Amino acid sequence: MQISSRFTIALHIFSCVDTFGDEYKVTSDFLASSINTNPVIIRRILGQLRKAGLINVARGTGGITPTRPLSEITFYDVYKAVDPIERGSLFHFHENPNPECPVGRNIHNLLNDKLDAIQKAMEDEMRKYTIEDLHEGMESIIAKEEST
Amino acid sequence: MQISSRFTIALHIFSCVDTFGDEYKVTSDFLASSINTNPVIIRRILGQLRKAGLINVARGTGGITPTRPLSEITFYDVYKAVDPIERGSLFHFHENPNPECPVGRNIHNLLNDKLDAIQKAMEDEMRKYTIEDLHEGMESIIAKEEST
DNA sequence: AAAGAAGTAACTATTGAAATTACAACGGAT
DNA sequence: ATCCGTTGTAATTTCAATAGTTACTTCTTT
Repeated sequence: MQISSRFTIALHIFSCVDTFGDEYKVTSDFLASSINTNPVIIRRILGQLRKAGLINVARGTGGITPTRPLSEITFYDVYKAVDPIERGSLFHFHENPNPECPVGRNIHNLLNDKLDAIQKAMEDEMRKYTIEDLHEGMESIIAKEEST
Repeated sequence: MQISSRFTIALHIFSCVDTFGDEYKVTSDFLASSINTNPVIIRRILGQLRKAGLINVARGTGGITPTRPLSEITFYDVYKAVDPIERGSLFHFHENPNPECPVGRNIHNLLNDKLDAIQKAMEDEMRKYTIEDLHEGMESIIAKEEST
């Protein structure tokens, strides 16, 4: 099991917007070319980011603008926007354990706390990284590239 | 995206073995009934746990025995055994970003550290919980049930 | 009104999970 | 040595999600 590439694509999108947004018009065609995929894939992800309130997308003219400071958009926000999971749980319980078995009727309750803690550990780490960090990191890499 | 139910099923299996192993012969049929699935599903998961060196499975007679003390089998061991992920990464990068785009050719390097840290946070939390914890928790729940 | 771009429906291909049937391989009990 | 219960595993089916593509509609600026 792997987390969908929508997550890394969304981060790639933000990085392009941050880096090129002032200079070029960043359209779904432009992004599709940088990411090497189909423009419709990009538009669908843009739609998810828009519905989550992270960006505005201009129709007609094109162009993407974050709705709040980059330091206030975390990797967790992006993850939640593009990878909604069923009933909010990262883990998948087998549906109907046997209620006549002592283990079967109690395993769910027993595991819940622990699985929640594991999921929370991942999500908390995701909250540590922001689009601002991403932007700075990319600027620094590109500056180094240009100096060689 | 959700982590496969094989993980929670494997934990359920361990819990049954710990709870009933001395009393009954815990077969794939027995487990399938407690978990409410097909015996072949169970056997495939047993095969993964066996290949990972966590249990021995007796053919012919049936019966499952952990290969080491329950306190030395963590949730992480179980997770790795039943949910092998491609190239070890929880995250899925889009394959071929455009090398002519400054963002495209650098995004992978920029994200790697951060994604690794997120994955590690999850795995480290998984390492905190052992099959021994699971066993004790289940004993305690069943004892409470019996006292009412 | 025209042009450019996003939004979106419809379809296909591919993959993985889960379930099921069938049978071969094994091992203890008689 | 054979029988029987059990595991190991291959083959098949169903279902859902991802990813990609085409085609068309909707919107906005010029």
